[in-house]
Amino acid sequence: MVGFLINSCTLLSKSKKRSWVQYPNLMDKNLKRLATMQRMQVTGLHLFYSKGYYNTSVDDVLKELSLSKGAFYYHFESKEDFFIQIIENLLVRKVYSMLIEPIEGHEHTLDLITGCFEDALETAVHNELDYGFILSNFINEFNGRNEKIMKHLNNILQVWEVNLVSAIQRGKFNGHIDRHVDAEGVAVFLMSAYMGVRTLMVEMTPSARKYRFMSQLRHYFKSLEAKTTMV
Amino acid sequence: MVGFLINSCTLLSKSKKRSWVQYPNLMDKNLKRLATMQRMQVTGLHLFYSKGYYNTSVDDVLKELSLSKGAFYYHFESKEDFFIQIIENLLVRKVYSMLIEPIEGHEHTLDLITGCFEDALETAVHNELDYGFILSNFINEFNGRNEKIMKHLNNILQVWEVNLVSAIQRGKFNGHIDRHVDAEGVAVFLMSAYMGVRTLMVEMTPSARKYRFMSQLRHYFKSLEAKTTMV
DNA sequence: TAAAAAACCGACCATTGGGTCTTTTAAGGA
DNA sequence: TCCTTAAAAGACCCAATGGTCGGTTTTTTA
Repeated sequence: MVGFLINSCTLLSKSKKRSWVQYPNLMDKNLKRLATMQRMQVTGLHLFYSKGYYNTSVDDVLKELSLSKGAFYYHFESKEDFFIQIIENLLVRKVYSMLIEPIEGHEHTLDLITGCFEDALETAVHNELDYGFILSNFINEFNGRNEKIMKHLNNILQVWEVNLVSAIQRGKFNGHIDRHVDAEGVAVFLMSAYMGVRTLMVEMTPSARKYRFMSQLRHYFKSLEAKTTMV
Repeated sequence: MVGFLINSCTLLSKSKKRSWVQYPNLMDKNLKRLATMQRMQVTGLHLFYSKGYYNTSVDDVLKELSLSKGAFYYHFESKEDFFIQIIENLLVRKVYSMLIEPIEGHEHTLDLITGCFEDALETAVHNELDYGFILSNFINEFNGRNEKIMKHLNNILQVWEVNLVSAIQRGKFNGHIDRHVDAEGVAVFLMSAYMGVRTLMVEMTPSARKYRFMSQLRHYFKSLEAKTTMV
């Protein structure tokens, strides 16, 4: 939370081309402004995720925060603009910290990915109200309906894909993964499997499905390991 | 088309507890009634799939058919009822004929599934306007928003799962699949992968992704085959 | 062929939702 | 203290939507 604000402030001061550091009160003002926007975005993301974008009205968000239309349209141009900012400010980071950053290490790649999926799915299992993989939910909702938003969502997908591919290539380089393995193919397969299982898990017995899924994933990973295993 | 009508007639005559065969005109009546309902449902499914349920109004469906509100609410109780009938009459059959029936044979199970996925994905690739796996789209849209509809959708999922499991067990029995393989696990993994790749394919380069996915699927399947392969 | 039933029409209603606009409040700065 | 301006309030607008209802047309039945 604090991290977000600091980060955003930095961005803003850059775009305004003068540093607020010189003006003591400007900081407070920006902080207040950003805090309000942040609150709206956090609530917005939560509601959009749980009820869907088209099924959530701006008033729904406002009601939750006891704010008015005026406040909303003072800070955001439109509902669409609001959502795009949510994507850029919150969704990107969420996906990054959950699925990308954890596999950036230099240890055994397949173990990293396994651990990453394990954690991500465990979070979903324990989340009382789980509505599936947030990114794929939105992709489903906007596909063919809003080109602009789809672009933003696909950017996230691409970043994920690129990182998976390079992680796998790293594994091949390190000798943990068989050098004949098609990194792009594995990445697509992994993304598919993850997105799919998250949808499957929204239903009953998510933890059983998680267990079965993970065990098959490990099985699949074994078949990707370098044959001449040392260590 | 004809198949649907005949089938529906059978169901109706059962529920009304008297056979229309004795009353020559009753058949025509039911046929007309059912034909109209069928037209509405087919159009409805198409629109709901492409624009989403909540984002498609009843009027949208009616406009397409030049029918009126009166006609609609004469045949269906509500929009929700309409959709449930669409699920039961069209969606169930669609999933069945695409994903279940093709793997019911007695040949090499993994080949059957491979071919089935291959065909299903190929259809998606060639479909100019593809919006993803229809079943998982609806699951995403209704999850946490409409318990009643979710039940119907999950029924379909379950049928799919059961059939996959028994197909795999058949494969184990026939000696094509390693007897240590966890059939339930494989089923969950396959369903996940399929649902996920369909979402991934809604974006650019669906055919490349299909190719990569299928090749990894084959790779995975190889690791499930019985070690003592004869033939 | 006339009555009855089925199928359908379309005006109407209440509510909602995105967005606008004018007005009020509150917090610096001089 | 006065003035400016950011922030927020909330009444209002208008199109869309699910659903109702009284009436009209078409088909079936007797």
